[in-house]
Amino acid sequence: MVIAIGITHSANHRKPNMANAPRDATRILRARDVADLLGVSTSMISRAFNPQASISPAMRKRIMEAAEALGYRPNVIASSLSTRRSKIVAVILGTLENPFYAQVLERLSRELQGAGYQSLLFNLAPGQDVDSQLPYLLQYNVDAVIIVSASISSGIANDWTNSGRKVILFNRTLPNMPVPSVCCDNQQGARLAVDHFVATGRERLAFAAGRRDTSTNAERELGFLARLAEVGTKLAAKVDNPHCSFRDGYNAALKLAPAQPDAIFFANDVMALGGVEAIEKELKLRVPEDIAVIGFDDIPMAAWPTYSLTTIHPPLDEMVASAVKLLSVPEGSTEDTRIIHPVTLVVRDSTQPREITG
Amino acid sequence: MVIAIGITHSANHRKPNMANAPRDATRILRARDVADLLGVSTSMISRAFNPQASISPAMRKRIMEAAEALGYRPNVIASSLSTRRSKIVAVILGTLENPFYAQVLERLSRELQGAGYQSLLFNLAPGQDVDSQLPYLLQYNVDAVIIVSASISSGIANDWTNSGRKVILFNRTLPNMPVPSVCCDNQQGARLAVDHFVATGRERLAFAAGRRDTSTNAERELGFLARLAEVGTKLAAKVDNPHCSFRDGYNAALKLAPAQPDAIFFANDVMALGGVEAIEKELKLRVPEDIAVIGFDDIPMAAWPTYSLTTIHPPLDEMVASAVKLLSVPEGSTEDTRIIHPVTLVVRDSTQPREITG
DNA sequence: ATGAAAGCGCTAACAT
DNA sequence: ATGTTAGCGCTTTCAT
Repeated sequence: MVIAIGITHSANHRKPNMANAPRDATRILRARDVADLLGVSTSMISRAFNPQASISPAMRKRIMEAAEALGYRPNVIASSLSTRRSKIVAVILGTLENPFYAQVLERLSRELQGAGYQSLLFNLAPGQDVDSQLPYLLQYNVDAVIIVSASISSGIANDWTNSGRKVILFNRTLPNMPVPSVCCDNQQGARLAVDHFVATGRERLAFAAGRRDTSTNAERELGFLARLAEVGTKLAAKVDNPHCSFRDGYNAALKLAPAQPDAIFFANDVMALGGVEAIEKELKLRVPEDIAVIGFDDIPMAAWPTYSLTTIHPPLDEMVASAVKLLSVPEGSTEDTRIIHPVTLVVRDSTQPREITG
Repeated sequence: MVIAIGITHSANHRKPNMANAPRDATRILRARDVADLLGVSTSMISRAFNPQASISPAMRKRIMEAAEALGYRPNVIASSLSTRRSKIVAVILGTLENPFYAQVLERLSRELQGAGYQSLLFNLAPGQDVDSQLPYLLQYNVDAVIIVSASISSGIANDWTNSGRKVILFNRTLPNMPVPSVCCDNQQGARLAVDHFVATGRERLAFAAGRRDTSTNAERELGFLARLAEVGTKLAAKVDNPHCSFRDGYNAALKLAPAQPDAIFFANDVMALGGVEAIEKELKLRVPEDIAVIGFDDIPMAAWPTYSLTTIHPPLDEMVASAVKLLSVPEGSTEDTRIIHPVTLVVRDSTQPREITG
């Protein structure tokens, strides 16, 4: 229930700018309304809501109770004009088509809300780059920018940090710059995939890569190849893909087929699902009997019985928590703000060992 | 590239509040910076950016060019304090787990950006209701609230409208109140489903309903039953479901099985996919040979070959466009702001006619 | 058409 | 601990 009562301006209140006056008697309360009611100054109202401020507990209690009763809450917009902190975090992301990103956004915005922030969404149209959104962000006094699964140029990263705003990369790193970032251990995930393939009797391992220009994909590829070398196995085949989409995965499987792999590691789950589709429907082969498949992300659908996809599980909740925690790291801090979370292998049917199924 | 140069305050500028002074020489430009540079007043800068304002074309051109060159853009936050219009729209939604909602959010935020708005996300935790978010919204001076696939009490709707803010329901209606809303024609969709089942030789039609308390589901059910009656067919069975999830669909199919339906209409695609899963994996029946299936929403996965789900397609782009258009309907307008978009049937393999497959 | 000045609601330095 | 006051950056009368 909103309480928004009409209050006549007290005598000592300056004549309001009529153009700005609400056209309606029903108004949202201001600090002045509460202050007048209690016979205190507006500063006290402000202090009551600011944990650091020096104010007697009794007064704070009195104010908070009155505020609660009237339904008063400080106007974040006005407050942000003086403090330059808006309690708004810009979240930049591309498409939500990949359920993984949808999950990220959902949990991120929820966690941010828990920490007292709201998320202002900046959706990149296909082909649009993050840098282009910057001028718009600046207009909104956002406290920080969280960039999900997209990259920025280091020049921009610099400009941003200089402008006093925090930039956090989620699921990406900027290799040569100390830009705060939260990732899962992509290399480790790829290594787990190799080891699991080998342990379950696979010999001809292929890799369906994602977008070449993303750090995520580069790391997954690096880990996969490195581990292959360590265990003394050769890469059977590899294909690149422009979009990391279901269709890309589908096509990737078809392109890998001539190399006759008995196991394919896809750079993400959505591609893996497309790959399974192609393997079963178009190549007329069986998963896992003929080709074992591992994905990456552990999206909800990977667990659906139809797919039962073995995949690499990034600890999303912890990653999101890290990202939010990074928001409150003080500016000059020397601690490393490039956080990497370990991943785990989730074994499902798409990698049933040879011995059992064959 | 951000241009944020250090500008020394001109002599006539009052001593700034030191607490608010940037701790860095590199600053974001204010209207004053541009004004001083051009030797005009800040009012003129403001007017240059306001299409309605009276300003000579020459002056506007001069200012806009300078602004462009310097990278100045008006601060939305400061501006919203005077105008009470923030160019921010609150988007309230529950979980993004259902890909349909992810699609809605993506297109909605994109369309809003196109219209000069940004979306401030309010994510409802499970069990949390929209009304509870209101006090938070008020803090942000949002211009409007778009509520996606969730409902509000009519009391709150009233309070909101009275507070001078626009409320728009997306994919829901409030039956007894003229709250602006954008929906697809749920009844028509359900009718199309019945007709298609009948036309393809099905006789025992069942319905897997969604959440009882949503207008969307109520309308789909109403349409389904009404059309069944019109064509003289009886409902074979019906089950309710609490969450509209994949698992709900799975369970629904199992519960409907004893009634031996040869066709099931699911209240949405995600449930339908779960249903297909249960039918094939657990009941060991075939889709569409034994049971035909129709969903609702036309999520991307419905088109994947594994499922190839016949479904009802809501014209999402047009719905989103309608929602954004509603933002600019003037307050006192008498035009009906409850918009309903027609849907279409997308025929895929899950409803292959009996004659062909049987 | 333009400038001066007041004010949006809140915060913080300063004074008591 | 509390009140007073001067801003935050922009918009909008009001006067010219």
